Amino acid sequence: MTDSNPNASLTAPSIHGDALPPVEQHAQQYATVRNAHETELIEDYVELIGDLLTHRGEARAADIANRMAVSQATVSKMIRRLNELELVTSKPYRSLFLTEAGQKMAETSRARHDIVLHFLRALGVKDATARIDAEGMEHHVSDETLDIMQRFTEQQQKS
Amino acid sequence: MTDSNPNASLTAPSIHGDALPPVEQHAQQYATVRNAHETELIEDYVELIGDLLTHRGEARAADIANRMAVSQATVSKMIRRLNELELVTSKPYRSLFLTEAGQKMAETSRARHDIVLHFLRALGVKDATARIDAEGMEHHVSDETLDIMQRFTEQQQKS
DNA sequence: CAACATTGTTAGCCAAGGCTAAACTATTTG
DNA sequence: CAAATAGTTTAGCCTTGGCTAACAATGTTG
Ligand SMILES: [Mn+2]
Ligand SMILES: [Mn+2]
Ligand SMILES: [Mn+2]
Ligand SMILES: [Mn+2]
Repeated sequence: MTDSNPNASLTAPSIHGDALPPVEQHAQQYATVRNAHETELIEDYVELIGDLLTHRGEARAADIANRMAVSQATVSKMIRRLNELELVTSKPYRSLFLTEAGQKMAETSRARHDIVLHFLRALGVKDATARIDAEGMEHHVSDETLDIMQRFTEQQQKS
Repeated sequence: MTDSNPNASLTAPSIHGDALPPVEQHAQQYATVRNAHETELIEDYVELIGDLLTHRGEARAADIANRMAVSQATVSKMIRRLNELELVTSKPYRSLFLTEAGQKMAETSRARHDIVLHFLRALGVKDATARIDAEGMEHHVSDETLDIMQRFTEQQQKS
């Protein structure tokens, strides 16, 4: 280990900005992000399929491809994966449907997404920007922060 | 195109929550996220190397591996890439250094990271949670939102 | 200074998430 | 109902970002 004094950051005063966090904590930050990246795309697909079913009555691969701006081949491959994960059911050339697990994930993701989006709007971010930011941020917001965002939004609406 | 009426969301009233955004806008959301994912790891590496240089005087591959909780082989491969991108200079078995471009990226990333972190703390999020959330969120926050976050934090500090 | 410990590199593997091209199925329409 | 159009799948390719195992270089210490 090169980093011979892992807690130097806690003791060494410095002319620079914030000190480095302890190694273990720092590692946890990156590990959590890597973890989020593993599930993020899946959540977006499931959430979108749920939205299409709710608002359109069916979820076709072509819609997903259009809405994600991705090729149909990419969607087709992903659907196979969602199938293996038992999040969706699909018959060839037919609309997709969500399994129980898929519906649960869709609801959770949608709720989280909405809290982040409404929070950003409450903060004063323009709608188009808020939507773009929320699409990425949603996967990196802890439950603790989510709670605070929700309370902030409610507070804002009362005034 | 299956989605025969792409703007239905603007007109169709619904018992459900928020309607689907128009296809083009929706596609833009996902595309922006995919874009952020391409640069995010690189930014984290460059930012960390800058921090190690600032706070430790040198940036060794082993430190990076420890702080990112990743194998040394992974770091070694990434350094080759950073080299090709002319963000760092490196001699085998010696500390890394940032090029001009690398320093610029490190500063920008660090500033952005700090704004998000300080904003989360100002919101009332616990430090450890704020650090984890900021590590992921920072890559998905627009300049517009960043400005608003910064002003919010300053406001908070005055009271 | 030889041995050992630490650090860095390389080779080879894998999964995820993109792409294009080609083939196949379903639907619409002349 | 045949042909054209739209939608779906498959095959094969690529890059990114992980990993382990083996080896090489450097640094430390008895
Ligand atoms: Mn989402
Ligand atoms: Mn998303
Ligand atoms: Mn960062
Ligand atoms: Mn980060």
